[in-house]
Amino acid sequence: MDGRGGTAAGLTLATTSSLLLTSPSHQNQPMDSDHHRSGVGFKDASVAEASTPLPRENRAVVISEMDFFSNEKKKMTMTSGAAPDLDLKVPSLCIKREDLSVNTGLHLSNTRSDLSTVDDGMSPPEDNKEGKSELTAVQAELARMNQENKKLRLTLNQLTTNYNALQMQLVALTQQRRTSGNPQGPGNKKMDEKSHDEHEGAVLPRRQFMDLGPGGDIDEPSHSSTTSRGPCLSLRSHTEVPLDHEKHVREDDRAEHGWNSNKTPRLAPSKSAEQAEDATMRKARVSVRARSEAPTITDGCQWRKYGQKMAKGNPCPRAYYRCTMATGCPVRKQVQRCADDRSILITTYEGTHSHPLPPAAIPMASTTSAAASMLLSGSMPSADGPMSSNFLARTVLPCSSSMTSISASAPFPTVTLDLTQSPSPLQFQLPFPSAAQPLPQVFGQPLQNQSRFSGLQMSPEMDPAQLAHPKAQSVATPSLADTVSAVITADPNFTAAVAAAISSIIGGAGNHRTGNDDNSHSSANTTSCSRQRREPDRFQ
DNA sequence: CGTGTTTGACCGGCGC
DNA sequence: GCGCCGGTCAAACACG
Repeated sequence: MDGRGGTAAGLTLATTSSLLLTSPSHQNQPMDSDHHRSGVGFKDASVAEASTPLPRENRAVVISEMDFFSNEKKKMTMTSGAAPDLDLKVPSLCIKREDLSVNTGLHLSNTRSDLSTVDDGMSPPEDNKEGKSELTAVQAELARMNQENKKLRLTLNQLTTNYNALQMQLVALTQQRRTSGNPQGPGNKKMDEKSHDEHEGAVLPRRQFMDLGPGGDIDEPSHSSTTSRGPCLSLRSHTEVPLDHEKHVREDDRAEHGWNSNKTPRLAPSKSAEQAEDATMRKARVSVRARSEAPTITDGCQWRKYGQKMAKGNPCPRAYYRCTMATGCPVRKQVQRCADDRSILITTYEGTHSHPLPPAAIPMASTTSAAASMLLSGSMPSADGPMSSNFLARTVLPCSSSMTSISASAPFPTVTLDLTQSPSPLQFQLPFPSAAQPLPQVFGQPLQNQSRFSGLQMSPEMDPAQLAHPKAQSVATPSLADTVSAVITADPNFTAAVAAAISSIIGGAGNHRTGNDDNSHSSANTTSCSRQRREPDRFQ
């Protein structure tokens, strides 16, 4: 595990860096909005490009860079204050020499421009030769650096992929362990079905494999959202009517993606147990309370609003969003302002992404996945109240006891993280002192061991509006990447990272308050959404 | 014209 | 059975 932790951190870092260097195309949308927000007063090279009319793709690239620089910048501001962003960032995570190279390379770019400026301005004829040779040397070095950059880029991409795969595997394993070791599920009424065991053996393993597949299915989708089609064939069917059409959608999608291989008769005999489980999974929710002026928090994903409703007991309308990063992604979120304090934005996530995620979205995905798994874990459902609550709460608590709560009695098992107590909207509490530092020992504990954790504030009927907890000792505002890497470094157990991940996300939200940070609002920029937009129609 | 948002209607679950 | 409520759909609309 230790070794893995280190690797994970490296991966995370790689992910971040990869964005900086390559700016994956799938990041377009989210970053676009970020771009608007951070464009103000931003002086990184990317800014210049931003002002220039560019093809969409190019612009996206710029945006991506900007966003990350932005993050780093934030981090820099908090950690140290002097060194250039890139240089600081990578070293801070201290991974490998290549990283340094990259930084150096980037740095060099600047240096080079500086040099050229200098040369232009004041290079006496006599110094020409010297200057030339120097310039040549620098250029050579630059070339070398560029090459290294390329190499590193490749490596980073690879690592990113591996990272995602590992992440999914972890969650899947956790889930599997839970189910197979099932005894601990005191409240597993969903599992009580006789057929359950057979499925565990046959289904879960397969699911696991599938999840790790190229599709990048992040584990849960299957459970958390009824979705799970191919991978968890058997889990797929359930009684959830409202989302039935989605089922079909996803099936079609899987077919398109070649996932249909595992298609199982939707009405398999043993479906009942699975249905129950699946339904529960889908209903597992992660709720985040944070102060934000923006309509929604930035979580790295693309969302499309599909509805809005007035909810009882709250004068503020509740907006419904659906993930549009991939066709058939089951993830949804509800956004609503707190009735008591409208500056507080309550975002509730449901489901797990069924597609590869951009680095920026990984924390949230991990969070929701982990939360869903947790909720379904050993102690399942809400009905079991205390047990399930305790389990999850205790697991999450270590990170942020003061801001985590669980509602076991709610219609859906829900994990609530209250980040509204942060000193400032731009800062959020992190359970651990620094990105480089290990998380509380709890993270190292087996997920199943409930007895090790203690204390978390929870109430059987916790209402989001009541979830304001005293702040935990906190620290600087780490970047999202830092948060993730820290968590992973300490322990790959993502469930334990839930709070941390969300924290980072929220932090991002706060940072974007000044502008339109809402991904879902980056209308014109969400090209990828168009496709998905039509998708529901297909299944109607 | 393509794409995202709005908003009234519809549907299913749940409690009485 | 009825009404309430949460969630979703989809036509209409707005925007670039």
